[in-house]
Amino acid sequence: MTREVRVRFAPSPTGALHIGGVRTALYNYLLARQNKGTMILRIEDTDQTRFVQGAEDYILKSLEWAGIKIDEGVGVGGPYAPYRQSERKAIYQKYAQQLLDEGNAYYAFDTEQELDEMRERLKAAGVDNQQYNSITRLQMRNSLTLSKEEVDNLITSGTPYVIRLKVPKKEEVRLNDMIRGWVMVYSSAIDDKVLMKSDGMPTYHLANVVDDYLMKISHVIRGEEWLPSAPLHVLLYKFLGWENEMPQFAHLPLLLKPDGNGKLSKRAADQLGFPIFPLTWKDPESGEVAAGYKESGYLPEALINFLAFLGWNPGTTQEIFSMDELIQAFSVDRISKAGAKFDIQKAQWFNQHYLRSKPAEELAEFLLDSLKKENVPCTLDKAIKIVSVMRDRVTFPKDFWEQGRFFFFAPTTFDEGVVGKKWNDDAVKVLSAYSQEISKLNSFDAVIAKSILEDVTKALGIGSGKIMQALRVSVTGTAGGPDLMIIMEIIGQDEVVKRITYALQTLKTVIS
RNA sequence: GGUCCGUUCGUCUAGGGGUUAGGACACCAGAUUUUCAUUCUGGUAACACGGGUUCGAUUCCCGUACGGACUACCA
Repeated sequence: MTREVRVRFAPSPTGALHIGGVRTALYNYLLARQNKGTMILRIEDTDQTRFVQGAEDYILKSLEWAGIKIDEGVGVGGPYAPYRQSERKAIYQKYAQQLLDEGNAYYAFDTEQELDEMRERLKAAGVDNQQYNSITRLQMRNSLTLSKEEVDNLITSGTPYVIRLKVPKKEEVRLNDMIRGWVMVYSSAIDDKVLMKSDGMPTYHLANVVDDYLMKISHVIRGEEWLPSAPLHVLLYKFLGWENEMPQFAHLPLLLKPDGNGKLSKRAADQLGFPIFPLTWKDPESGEVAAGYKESGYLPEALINFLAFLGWNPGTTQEIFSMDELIQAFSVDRISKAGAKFDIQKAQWFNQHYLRSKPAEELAEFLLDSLKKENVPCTLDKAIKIVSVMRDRVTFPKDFWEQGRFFFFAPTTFDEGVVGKKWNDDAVKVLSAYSQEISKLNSFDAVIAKSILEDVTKALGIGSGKIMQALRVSVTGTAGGPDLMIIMEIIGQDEVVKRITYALQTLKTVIS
């Protein structure tokens, strides 16, 4: 039986979407598109205490920026609406009731304090696992130990209660993960998880299983952190009678910190100076602002390509993939098992690649954007010229401006290394003569600039190579950059003369 | 502690019973470039360990070590 591919990305609106979440969404999306299936966005907001204003909108915007399109779900609607779990309360209650009726779940009235005491007691007795399970539940206050009357009384009197899953004592629970193969766990290792909280909301486990079933999800692709609870979910499918409709599971390897070990965290990213969120995020509580990939100058296609390769590869030597190519090439079998350390240098390499391959007109817009912020006027024509000569030396859009300031402003300081080494009598002689010659010209461009320089150096008997660096530093203030003659052409005749003259005056004192 | 998952260059990874263990990023060197960058060429660098199975294991099996995830009325 081949069933229609329906996958979901199901984040919680508890803050900004983590970069690992973007990769999870991406893999889901790739599988959906490849199989002409459906990509669903479901918001798992069953924990009302952790709800963060604006988080849902942030998730939507992030996915949109990344080029991950949602076919169905929050923001677009669909046949299985609502797609926000907080709006599906009654549905979960119905299935919880079914589990209760069939003896697979029970009411529990234990207070937090009683739970703590139980764990303390077990710990003191040397029990390894202090969990609420087939053994300990017999000592707790629940519908298994209390009489029917007591239970009814407690409920009607408004005593808070939860509904717990009645996990069988000893049973093998198996699951065939698409990435890891068969995983087997004894039910004795699973505790009687809370299914419905005392506020009437379901926990992740119940809501997830119910929704995946009702929304006809075919593949559950999610992070490895869910692997330990997957057997519990299998148990739920079984108890609910949905074993045959159970989706296929694929638990993705985790994204790890670049240095040391452990899950990639915001803290680690902050320390190493790279973003962890797709877009800039301002925490509504603390007001703290965290940088995003977009605002840091990463192109979405570069981020996507980079992320796709963190835990997956096509098995060929091709590394550059557009979204469409990824859709073609993707396969769950080629997802690796081990966690992947996050290497921002590789991300930068992708960014550089994608940036460079854009047409000059598009790159010019980046420059113009920066200039607008600085209130520096510039024509589109000039911007195109500048980005054309700069394109091979930039990694981020902002580099055009940051490394190309001299196209707009005369240098106020001069690279000390160059001045120390190359600013000498010969250089001064050539530059004085050269600026004079240029000032006499009627027309000026790179070719003319070059031939005049050749004439001047020849006349003075000084090799042009010896003074090039001095000329460069006088015009740009820097030691490196694109072809100097073209820079001078863009800057223009008058400005070049002015800059050389200024450098000559300012740096006079260097030669003693 | 318990349960589960994992382990090939510094990093992402390919590979698979006999290979010069391949590629990419990073790094280093050379060439090109008036400079920096680009580009090109080359280089350093890996099968965690111990036992099996086998003529032969990095590859299969079992242990060990190490790492990670989970262990809430969070997801």
